Amino acid sequence: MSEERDVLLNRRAKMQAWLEKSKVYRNDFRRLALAAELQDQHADQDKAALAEAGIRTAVAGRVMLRRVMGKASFVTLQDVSGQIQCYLTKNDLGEESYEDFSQLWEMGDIVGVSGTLMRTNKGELSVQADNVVLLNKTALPLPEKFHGITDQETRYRQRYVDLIMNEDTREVFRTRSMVMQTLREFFNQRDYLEVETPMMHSIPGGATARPFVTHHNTLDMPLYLRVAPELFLKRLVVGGFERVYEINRNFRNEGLSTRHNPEFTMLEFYQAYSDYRDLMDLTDELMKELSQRACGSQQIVYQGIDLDFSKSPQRVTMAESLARFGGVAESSVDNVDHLRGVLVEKQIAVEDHWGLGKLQMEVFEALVEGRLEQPTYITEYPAEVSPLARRNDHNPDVTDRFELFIGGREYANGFSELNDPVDQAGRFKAQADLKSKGDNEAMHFDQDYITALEYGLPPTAGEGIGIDRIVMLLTNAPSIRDVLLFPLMRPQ
RNA sequence: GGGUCGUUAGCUCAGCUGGUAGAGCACCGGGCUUUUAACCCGUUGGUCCUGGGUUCGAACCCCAGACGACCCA
Repeated sequence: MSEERDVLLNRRAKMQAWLEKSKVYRNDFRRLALAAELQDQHADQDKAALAEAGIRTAVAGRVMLRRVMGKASFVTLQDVSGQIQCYLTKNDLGEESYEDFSQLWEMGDIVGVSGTLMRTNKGELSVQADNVVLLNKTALPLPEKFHGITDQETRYRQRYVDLIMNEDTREVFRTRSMVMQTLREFFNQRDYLEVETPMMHSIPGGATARPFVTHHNTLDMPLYLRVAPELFLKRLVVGGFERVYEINRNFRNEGLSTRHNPEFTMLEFYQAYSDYRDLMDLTDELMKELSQRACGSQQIVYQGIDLDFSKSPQRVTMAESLARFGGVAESSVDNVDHLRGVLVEKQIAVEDHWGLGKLQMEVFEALVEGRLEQPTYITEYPAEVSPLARRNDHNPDVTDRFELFIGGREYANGFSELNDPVDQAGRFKAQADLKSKGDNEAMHFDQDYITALEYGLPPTAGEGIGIDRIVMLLTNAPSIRDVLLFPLMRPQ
């Protein structure tokens, strides 16, 4: 490869030439306007009006396009708000400055441009430059200017390049920020207290999931990254904070997929003197608010599915759902042998100690979950698979619990909280037994949580919502990696 | 874990039945004072993912592996 044609060597040579002239990485350029502000504020002014007005401005950003026509050039700058074109001529800049521009400026460089607003013959608002400053250079070339980066892996691994090149990507993360802001406003307005509970647990709890384990040196003990904040949040309700919420990361030691990242963002909220039905109503309100704020409408499309959050989702019990969506005969939904048979047929490994509740849950996941395209609340989850939920008054084998499904995926999980310390101790015991049988997702026995319940948890309802999935829904993203700025990737 | 597809110039991609590796952009040189994926002219640039195999000859066929995407579990 001939050296003077090598792209990287060339960049380095220009970098060197720029540093020799500039002496320092300058930090004295101050802009007067953002690109989008200028586009908005002067949308109505035509070429003549702008020439008459002689408005001075200064913009700064990254060079995204460059069109050199001898003694005059156009350069498209991109800043945080958008893009604006700049018009550079030898007449306006002078011989030396224009020469520097044409010799040293490259796509991707960071520059400042001062000048006067004008409109070109083609109608494009532009800054007619009379002073330009090269503030920093890219040592590495940007991706091809028209196609950008199309390689998914590069987009995830080098998110900074993705953000430079793709407005769509920038928009996804602006929407994500809007979702977070909306959530906080929603709960703050309703007198919830935002709290932060430990990320590192000596006893992992609050969800059936496999935790990450680490080690604390001076205490010489294992610590677990939290799988859920639930047990700490309920301790706070015991303490008298009757409405609390937390938005933070959970960590689960499971595989990577388009739906799973080992660390993900969870909203959990708890309110005293409420039950799971109140939370379904609240969730309806929340989904309306989120879609309205993030998408500007309560009717949205996710991956080809039309969704309407102005209507409350249908509510179906788990047992009903097995018959209605799963094709299980109504008379067989509580028949242990029949459900076992269904699972065996689906080639799912069935364990001997599974009771009716666990079997129903497995059949639900195998046959029903994926078919719940339109928003649906599934209620009355079996107590066997709901170790933290309050039993139903009329049927102690099921709990006052629901999950919200949209497009075949779970979005929310809420229930009336179990506040009977004796029952809770028994449920922990059952989980600990499962763990000893090799279920590494089962919960630990948390004695301090029982103690907290013994001080009295008010009748309370609580719910968790996966925020990454919500953002996927609202940005029409097919993969969780599209809504995480830095998704976990195998090291290269 | 299984299946499908992919990996070719810095970037985006072609490459037929196995017969000396191609385009656009970028880069380099030249022209051009209202362009907009600017344009025109002329160059430069390759570990065809890796390792084996078949063949007179492999980017292409076969085997194994790496990495990625998607689907399934």
